[in-house]
Amino acid sequence: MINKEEFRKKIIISAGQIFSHYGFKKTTMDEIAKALKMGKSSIYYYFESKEDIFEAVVQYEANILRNELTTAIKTVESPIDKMRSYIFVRMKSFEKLSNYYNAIFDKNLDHFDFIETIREKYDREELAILRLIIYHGARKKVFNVVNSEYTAMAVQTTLKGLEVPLFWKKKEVNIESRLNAILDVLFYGIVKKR
Amino acid sequence: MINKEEFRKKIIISAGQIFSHYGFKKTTMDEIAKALKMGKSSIYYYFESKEDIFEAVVQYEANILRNELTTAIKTVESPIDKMRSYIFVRMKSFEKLSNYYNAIFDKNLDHFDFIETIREKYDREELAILRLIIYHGARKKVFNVVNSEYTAMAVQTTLKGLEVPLFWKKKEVNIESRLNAILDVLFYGIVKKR
DNA sequence: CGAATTGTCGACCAATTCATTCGAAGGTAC
DNA sequence: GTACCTTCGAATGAATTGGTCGACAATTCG
Repeated sequence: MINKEEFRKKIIISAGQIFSHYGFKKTTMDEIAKALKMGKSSIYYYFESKEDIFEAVVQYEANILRNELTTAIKTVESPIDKMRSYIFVRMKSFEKLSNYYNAIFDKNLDHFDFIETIREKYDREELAILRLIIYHGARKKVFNVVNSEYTAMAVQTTLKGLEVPLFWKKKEVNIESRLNAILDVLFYGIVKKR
Repeated sequence: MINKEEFRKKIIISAGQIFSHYGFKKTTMDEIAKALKMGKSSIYYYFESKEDIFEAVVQYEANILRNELTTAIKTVESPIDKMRSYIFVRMKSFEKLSNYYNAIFDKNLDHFDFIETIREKYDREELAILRLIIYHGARKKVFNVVNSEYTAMAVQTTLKGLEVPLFWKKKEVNIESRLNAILDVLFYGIVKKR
């Protein structure tokens, strides 16, 4: 391979697919290696450990999510659409990521504090985005809020609260329709009556 | 529990969901037990072994598939629709079952000869159904076949051949559209020109 | 050329995991 | 009380698996 970084990326993408399906614990180094048509030991030339790969994967996916989110709110106009679009993309992405959580919520929380770091940073960014959307919505008299900062925090709290019931038992109804219903409720409470 | 058989069924359904997601090997007895809110050892009161559960699950799913298939061809009229409907349901169901295969194609073929038994029986049934659909299609001058027996075998062979490429790397395009394209090709070769 | 560097791999190891066993015990019917 | 059904925690022995190490090709460099 010409470029080492490039191959690391290959590993990240490949491992990411396996992680997202089986979770951290159930994914074996052998599988990751096999998927890349390599010997297991060769992986250790590029990464220090399984956790190391996992961290890189989460980091990588977090970046992708960030991009998807910013484009999601850019491609629509109205505040309602922005909000709906943002939440939709966010929740859909979390569906994919839920298997990571699956592995994390298990026992091994000790070693995965890097997740917390990412999460905190991401939370701050999310709050800023929400605040902006809500602020513009209020300006345009579409949202009925007094303090966009507090409302943004409220919405974020709701979103985080939604993650658990939405993904912990994703059987019966599909996420999309449930999410839509929830969004309607949210907007009924937040959109200016007329 | 009042009825032991009833609880066995509960286990089968619950375990089936886990098997279909993680495959045989990656599914642990603990998970199956936890999903049923039981101690791991309690499962052994109802089943002899993990393989035993797996066998029951496959048997159970095979029955469901059989029912879905027969209703699929009953609910439409024209031979083309019957054929399309049959193949669709068949392939969609195999998508769910592909994770079982995933586990089976690994190494442990030795112990799973009961799969072969089911498969053989199922193959015979399938051939009969296909033969019937094709025969009626030929009668109605919709299909252009001389010997429905041989054509049925040809279609079945095609279907079996399709299983591998269709599920071994199910990334990019979704199954449905690919399957539709393949079906169109199949019908172009089989439907009477006019 | 020869030597240093890069990349790959098989064999091995220690720790863990997991299927399975077993005996105890809670519950219920009689 | 006893006999049965059901559940479970603890123990175990075998298998799995993350990670290491030295050997080895292949490539680069002088």
